[in-house]
Amino acid sequence: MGCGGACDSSFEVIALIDCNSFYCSCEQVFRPDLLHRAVVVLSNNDGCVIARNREAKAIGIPMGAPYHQYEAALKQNNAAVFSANFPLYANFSNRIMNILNSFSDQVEVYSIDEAFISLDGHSTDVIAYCKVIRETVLKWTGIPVSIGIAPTKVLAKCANKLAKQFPESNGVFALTNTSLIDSALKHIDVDDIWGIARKQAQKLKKRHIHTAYEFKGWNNRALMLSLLSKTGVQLHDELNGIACIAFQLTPEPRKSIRSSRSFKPELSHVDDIAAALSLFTTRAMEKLRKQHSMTQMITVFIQSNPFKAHVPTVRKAQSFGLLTATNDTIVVAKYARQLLHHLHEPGIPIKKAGIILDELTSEDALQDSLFETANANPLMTVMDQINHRFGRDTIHVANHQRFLAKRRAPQWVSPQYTTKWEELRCV
DNA sequence: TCTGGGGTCCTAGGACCC
DNA sequence: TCTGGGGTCCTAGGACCC
Repeated sequence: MGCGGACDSSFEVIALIDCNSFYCSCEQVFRPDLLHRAVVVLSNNDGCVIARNREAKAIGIPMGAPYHQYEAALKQNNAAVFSANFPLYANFSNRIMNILNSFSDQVEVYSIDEAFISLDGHSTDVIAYCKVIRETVLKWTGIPVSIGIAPTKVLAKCANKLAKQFPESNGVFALTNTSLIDSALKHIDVDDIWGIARKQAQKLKKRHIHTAYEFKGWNNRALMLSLLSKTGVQLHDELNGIACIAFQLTPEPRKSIRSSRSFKPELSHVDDIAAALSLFTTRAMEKLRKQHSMTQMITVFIQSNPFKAHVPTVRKAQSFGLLTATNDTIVVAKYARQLLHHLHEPGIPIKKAGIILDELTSEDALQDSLFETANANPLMTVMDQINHRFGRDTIHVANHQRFLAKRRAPQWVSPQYTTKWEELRCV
């Protein structure tokens, strides 16, 4: 548990390690020629910019920007453009998390490029310790990270932002005493607080609260609760040094699992959408079995292109509850296909479709229904084992090729330098 | 002019995160 | 011509119960 902001000496110490422009940095590791050049990474279908390095941000490329709108600017500035290579990023992420595990016995992997670690027991000189962490990660993986140190997670997020903002910090910034916290929070806008985005920031600004410091000092808790709900009050406490957001050392299984994708070009024929949906179902069920869960609620959705003017946007979804939980791709694929046929109307081009699995339960907490015996299909286990050993989709349940063949392949994927023998770097 | 009171559970949608 | 994907939590309000 944390303590009030006054007791500096007994602060719990949390560090947030955040990889700088993570996807871009991964691409640059194997391309030293790109050092000091603008780099961006694009989403599925090479549609949006989902990562930019410092140089790309300087050109003025916003997060989530449609690529086609910035293509010219990127070319003009000699930027390197990559299609997303998630196996590569996941592999780097695992390496970095492993390194962090050697520096702290309490590591919470928060996202692919972020982790909270506890520095309790390293209290002699946390800044020096974090500098060693930073240098080690950089030396062993080539990925630069920024580290924020503070008594709570929300403050650690703030410290991390400051570490990125001030080059003189050399990537490590500590907010470990009250007066420093106060002066630092004056440099942080309310919408840069973790958990406060556009809508909430608007509400605060209407009440003349513009900086994290002003929010920290706001003492109308009742209004805070009605305005920002209970999470807002938690954030306020965290800014005041009272830890409310617990460490999550072992990841909880997901409560819902989804797989979806946008199509380029759009798909009109129901068989084409069905082929795509069978791939999504396969992926979602792989994730489901990986976390040893079963699902009892299947939702399929389809959407037309919302950006097309003069054409009404179609967004439809339909769910089906199973009598018994299952982890069987074949079973779920069958229901998904039926749901799709209910939803589909001929003549409407579909831009995006997907499947959502809900009502997830643990494999070993199975509840048989009165009429059916729940069981995990042993065929699925065998299929997962074969695919793990010989590569994804070595065997699969339906013809994905129809979808993969129609889809325009991403244009600028880098090799899977670290996860495929055929694509290893030659020296 | 009048139409009880109070509780729980579920769901859709909003807001946020990376 | 071209605009990502996958999560979580919270709340208001409806449905339902006695």
